[in-house]
Amino acid sequence: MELGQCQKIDMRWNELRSEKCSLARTLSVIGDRWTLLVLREAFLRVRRFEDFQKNLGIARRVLTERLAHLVEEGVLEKHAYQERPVRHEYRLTQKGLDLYPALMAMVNWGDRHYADAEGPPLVHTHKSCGHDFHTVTTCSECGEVVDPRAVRVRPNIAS
Amino acid sequence: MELGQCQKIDMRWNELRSEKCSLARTLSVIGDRWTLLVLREAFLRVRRFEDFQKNLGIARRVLTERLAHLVEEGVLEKHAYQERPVRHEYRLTQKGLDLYPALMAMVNWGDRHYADAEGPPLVHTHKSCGHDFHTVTTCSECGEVVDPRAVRVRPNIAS
DNA sequence: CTAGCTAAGTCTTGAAATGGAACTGGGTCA
DNA sequence: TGACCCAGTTCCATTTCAAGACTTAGCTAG
Repeated sequence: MELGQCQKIDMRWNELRSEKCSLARTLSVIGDRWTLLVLREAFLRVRRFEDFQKNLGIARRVLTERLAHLVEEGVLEKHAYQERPVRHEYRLTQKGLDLYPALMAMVNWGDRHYADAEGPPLVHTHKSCGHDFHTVTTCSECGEVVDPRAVRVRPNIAS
Repeated sequence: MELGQCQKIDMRWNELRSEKCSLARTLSVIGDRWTLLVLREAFLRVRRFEDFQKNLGIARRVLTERLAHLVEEGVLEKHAYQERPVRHEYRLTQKGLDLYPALMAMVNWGDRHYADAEGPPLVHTHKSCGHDFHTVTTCSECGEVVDPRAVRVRPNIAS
């Protein structure tokens, strides 16, 4: 239990958390090099420490720390899949599943701008309609595709 | 011009770049604590070094490095807005604007899970339809909202 | 002409995070 | 008994980061 020093997940991340900006707050949870890759694995059904570690080549101490942080934030939950010895797995919670649009938006961007000749590395199929697809970002009110130039931002009066 | 040592943008980020995974590639460009905040500012129409620096409180050397990286990747472009003395501003390119869905997905997640009592910090209005909105992630083929559990993934045959 | 100002960096230094690899500890397998 | 598995911990050298003073080039006010 001599983890005290390093465990205190960086002051600066906590500063992010307390900013009045949803992006900053989101980044305080998932905004580092490894966390999103851990989540990628989680969405690909990886659940165990060893598997995350092998797939990613991440330093074990860093993995420990990231998983703990995600559990703390309620993005993953730690679930014992056997006693003697106790072994845990990490599963996405609903809050974690809610990150899907963010992950897919990044995957899409990579597909569009960094795919090599053979096309994107992964193909996604929508079981509901049976087609290969990519995600599209639309307006909750009119359903049209959103162009950033067609958006106006203002501070919430109350805040 | 004694920047040589630090300028070589970390080996590990280049490793990410060369992985056969669109998320990894995307992260090699925007996957660090500060870059996404820089982009937030850019989407809020900030264009100058000094303004990024003041708004974010980011270390100047780090800002220099991040802006250079984003320019190198074609996400921002550096544009002289005056000669004598030469002064530059950083503008989002189309490739940069394409990151909007990713940014908004994260903002949405923050709005949903970390808004405080008064509601989310910023309100977004869709000029096209005139309503306040949030983004919704839909399937390019059937137009329905995408549930991660309804998606199957497979490697692209060619890759 | 000199001091001060601005924008956009650049340099230095100490603190923190990371990568890598070995070690721990409960428990199974042969 | 010895080898192996999983899920961490610990240690150490290397890398990255934060903070802020310093630089450069060209104004501008006195």
